[in-house]
Amino acid sequence: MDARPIPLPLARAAAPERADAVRNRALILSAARRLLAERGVDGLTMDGLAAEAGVGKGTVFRRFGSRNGLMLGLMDEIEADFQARFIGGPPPLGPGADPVERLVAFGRERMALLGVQGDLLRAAENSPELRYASPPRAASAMHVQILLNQAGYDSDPVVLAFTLLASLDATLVLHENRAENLSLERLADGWEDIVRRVTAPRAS
Amino acid sequence: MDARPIPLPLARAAAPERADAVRNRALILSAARRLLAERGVDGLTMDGLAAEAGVGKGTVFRRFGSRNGLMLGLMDEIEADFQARFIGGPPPLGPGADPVERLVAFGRERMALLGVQGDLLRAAENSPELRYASPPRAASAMHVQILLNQAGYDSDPVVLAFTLLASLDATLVLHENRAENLSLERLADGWEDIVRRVTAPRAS
DNA sequence: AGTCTAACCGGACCGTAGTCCGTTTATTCC
DNA sequence: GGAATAAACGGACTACGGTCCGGTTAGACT
Repeated sequence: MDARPIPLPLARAAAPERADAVRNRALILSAARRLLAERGVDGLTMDGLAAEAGVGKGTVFRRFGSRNGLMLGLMDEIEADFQARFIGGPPPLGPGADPVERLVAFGRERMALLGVQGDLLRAAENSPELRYASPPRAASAMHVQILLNQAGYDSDPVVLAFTLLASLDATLVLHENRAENLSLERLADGWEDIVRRVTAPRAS
Repeated sequence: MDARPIPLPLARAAAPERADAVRNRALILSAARRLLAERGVDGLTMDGLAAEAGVGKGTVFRRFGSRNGLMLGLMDEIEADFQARFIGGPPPLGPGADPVERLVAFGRERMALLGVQGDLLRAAENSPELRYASPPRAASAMHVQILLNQAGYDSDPVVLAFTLLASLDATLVLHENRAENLSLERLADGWEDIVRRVTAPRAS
């Protein structure tokens, strides 16, 4: 099988950007963080952002493509940190622990992250198109698939990984938590239960 | 108190509507179906719809609340049919079969439905708010919870039902199917595998 | 039938996401 | 340093979802 290392997203590398482009990206991101802090996710408009950053609206769209793209840009740091933790951090999230324990930890940590950064993560997930196509998501999917394999799950890790990740969607978790009044602890316990059952040796 | 009925789909109950309101609702729905057929989901704009139906834009919004509400209205018939089948139709989807078999059939049938009506169902799911609040979804969640209970699942049926339903989201399934090239059969097999594992008697 | 009232209607209006294209500027090559 | 060029810039413009409110009409009551 393909044991190649995970195709690290984060790929900021390649494309040589002009100095002004780099500067404006930074200006826009910091302006966005400022606006988010003081006006909330819904209070962030692309016009307002352009004004706050002191650039033209076209520049904002050139750099980030869309409002969702911007949100993904804002999440980049958060996701990169999370990714670093499950790829190379300390166990049980990082390598060294039993794969099932790592899966359990993965879900628990994700829930905890959603508890803190949920609104932003949800805002970044809203576009149906970009939702499943983002590099952090691909990395998570790959990670979960690998752990499932290591745990001896022998049916269809690709499909199961999608299902498991779907239960960690920011939109879903926030709905369960806020509208259905399910605590994050309960959701995390549910995750653990599912993971253990699914990876348990077959009875038959 | 404003007791005005927010036009929730399926709410066919109480509220006596004026004859003109009823007529316009029908006009709008049929115009919407016409436009969907000839221009696709994205080609359906609220202005265009109002024009096609021969009513004012305000009327469209008064009747359906939002673009998503309209989509839910369009789906109403489809969902009601599906619901009737899993509540009272022939087994294995309907009552009479083993609960696990019914769960398996539920997922398979849903996948099949998505294969046919996927675009419309996805359009109706797009609003983060309405997404999980719609009556058809609540009915599905309840149904799955009950079946899980009957199958002897003793941990947390509420949470597990959310997870399982999440894997049947139109947006997710269409992505898996189209962007990831996973056939609906494979997804359905994955569903079956997960359901069987999760409801299997505990090993320990 | 006539009157009254609440509900309904319609389209002008608003805010926002996203596009377009003429202008400006960083970078490269002499 | 200066010219050439490709990229970046910016703000006017468009399209769409959603709101608002003055005018209209269905239905009830007499």
